[in-house]
Amino acid sequence: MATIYEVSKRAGVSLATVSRVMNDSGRVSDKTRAKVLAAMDELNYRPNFIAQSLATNRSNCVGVLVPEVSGPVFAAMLEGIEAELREAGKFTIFATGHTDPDKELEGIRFLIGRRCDALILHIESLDDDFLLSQKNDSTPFVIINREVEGLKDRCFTLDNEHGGYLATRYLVDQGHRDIAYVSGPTGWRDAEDRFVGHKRALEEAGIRFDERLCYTGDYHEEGGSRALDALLSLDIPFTAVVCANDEMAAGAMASARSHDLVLPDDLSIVGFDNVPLARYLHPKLSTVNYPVADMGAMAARWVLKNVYNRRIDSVDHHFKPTLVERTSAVAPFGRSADVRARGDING
Amino acid sequence: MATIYEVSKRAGVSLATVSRVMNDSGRVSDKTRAKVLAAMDELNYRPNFIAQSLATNRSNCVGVLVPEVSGPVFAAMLEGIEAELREAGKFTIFATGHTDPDKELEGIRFLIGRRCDALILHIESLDDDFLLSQKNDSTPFVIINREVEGLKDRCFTLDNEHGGYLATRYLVDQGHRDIAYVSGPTGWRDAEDRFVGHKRALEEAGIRFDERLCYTGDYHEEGGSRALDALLSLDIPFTAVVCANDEMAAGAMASARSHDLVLPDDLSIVGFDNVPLARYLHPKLSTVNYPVADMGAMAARWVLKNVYNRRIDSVDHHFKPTLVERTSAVAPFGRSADVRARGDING
DNA sequence: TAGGTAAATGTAAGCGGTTACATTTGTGCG
DNA sequence: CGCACAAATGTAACCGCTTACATTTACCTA
Repeated sequence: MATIYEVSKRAGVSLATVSRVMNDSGRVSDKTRAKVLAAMDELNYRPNFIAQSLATNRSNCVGVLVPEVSGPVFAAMLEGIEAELREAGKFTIFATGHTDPDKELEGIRFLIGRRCDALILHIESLDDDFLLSQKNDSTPFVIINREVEGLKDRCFTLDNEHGGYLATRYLVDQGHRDIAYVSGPTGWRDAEDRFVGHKRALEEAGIRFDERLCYTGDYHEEGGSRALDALLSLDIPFTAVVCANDEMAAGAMASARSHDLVLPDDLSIVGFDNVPLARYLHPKLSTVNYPVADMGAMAARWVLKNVYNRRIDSVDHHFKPTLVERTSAVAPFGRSADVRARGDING
Repeated sequence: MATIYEVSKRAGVSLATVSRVMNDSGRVSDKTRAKVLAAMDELNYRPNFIAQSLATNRSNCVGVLVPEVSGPVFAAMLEGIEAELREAGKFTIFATGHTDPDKELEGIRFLIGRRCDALILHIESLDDDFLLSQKNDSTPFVIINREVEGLKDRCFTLDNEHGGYLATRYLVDQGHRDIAYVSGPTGWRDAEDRFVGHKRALEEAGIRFDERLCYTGDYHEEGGSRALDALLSLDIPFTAVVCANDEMAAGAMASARSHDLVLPDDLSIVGFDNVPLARYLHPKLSTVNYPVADMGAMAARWVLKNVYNRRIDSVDHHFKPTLVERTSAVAPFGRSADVRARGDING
């Protein structure tokens, strides 16, 4: 592959001049520019990114750490990030953390070792203190879905509490009073926030919160199945259940059916995340939308603006979930729904 | 960040010696090695990948082109590739082709421009001639899911014909005779191969192929819905349908239900791909497994072996799909299934 | 026409490594 | 003890590009 040196020889100019026309920096006369461009074309010249990176101390790579790529939400996030960065000529490298502090740490080191210019992190196990300790390190980073005190301008978060509220409020509006809840794992920030929102909606509706109707799941299908098995064995009646993510909702559906419940008439179910799968379930899952691709894209824009000094007008840090109404939740026992249900719950 | 120069100064040796201990190349006395290691440790030295790449003309990156990352099959493939490469200390960069020849070409150029040492391509729009024309270009590449004459040792393929055969054969074995087929888009190799397999299973069972019971879908949910709507409006009876991928099967299920069919009793459905979604459908979708993560990993191993000269024992190029039996297909009208169905259809 | 200034272009020193080759050091043996 | 040879280490060129600074060229004015 041709180098800048060959181009310069062919065009009869110096290396510096070739570099100038490549980067549109400095002044070059139209005549020389044309000569250089012609030479590049004839040689089918492509600049060597590696050499550029070394010379400028910029790798033009941004590293993304996700728990996994094959899950629906992270794949969407990655895609959102890649699209935004690619358009700006930047590269995306990813690593997976598998929700394990050691692997997350290793992933971060891996990306830094790769000389990424910036990092976009969706961390689940490492704690805030770790992030704060990295604040002044050389590689700038942003955080998706966690708000860290002292790092706020680098955090991109979903209002999980509001999402949890929306889900339960939606059921309340339809007339449900006995609402079970399947939460995410204890200690996970988003899981806890969603749960808090659930309780707020209950309280607002004057419904006493019943600890027994809550089950701590694992964010996976099996957790949802086990949850419903456990809840159903309690002999405490409930007409609806909100699951802290869609996968658990899918598991809950399967389990409910194996208990001969007819969905959605015998049991209303609401999920959270709005992953593609939600549309395919039967009945189609009503859920709370998590605009993860947008959040990824926004994090990428922050990097473009703050690390690569691109002109980017605005960067939003806070995202609001919205309710996606499908067919998995209906009024209990055919009772007609509260009129509020027909209003715009997201408003 | 410390450089090799600082390490050499601190250890009181030359640059070359430091490089030698880093790469375990050449001979270094135990005493100096210890000194150098200590210096590296004290300075928390990490070699600069960029500089190494420039010096060795090796980027240690492999580029992956996929149609999209957020779809279930490609996410799994990416994950399989990344895991294998990461373990070998190599980096994965990806680009998306969106099933558009221009974008695929641009993606490939992008990856080559990035100085990837090798490319793993899942191409959908670019043709064989293009690939052949690249054969002798500097960047080696492998191809997933397409067999190109003259490039066979670089191709990793699923036996789609056999998969299509398995799906239909499974239904035939259960006693179905009137089997509809929803294919993938015309002109797509895998779609056509799957279709051929379907016809072979029919022929083998002595069932006359009826063109009218075939619908050309788009590999998306809507295609499956539209397909079933169309097929049902024909007034030609059929007791089962095989869909050329799981998403269309999901769409078909939804549509069947809206026509008041009871699944699986009124209509058996078989999909293809075995994406995670298949397990969540109701009834759970019987489908054909596409071991896409394995194929990705295998392609990565080829690269490790042939490009990075790692010792890798064996590389498989041909993958066999297998039938995954769940609950979406049963004997028609309660008729008992052919005994063959209980044997090992995959054998 | 000389002199001054701005524009255009060139020179060369990095960036942080690798590696061929040269040089120094150490060891065994006559 | 001196020599030969291998082992250990050092020197410096190079990978392909950027960029500060130096130099040349072009043009304008007095």
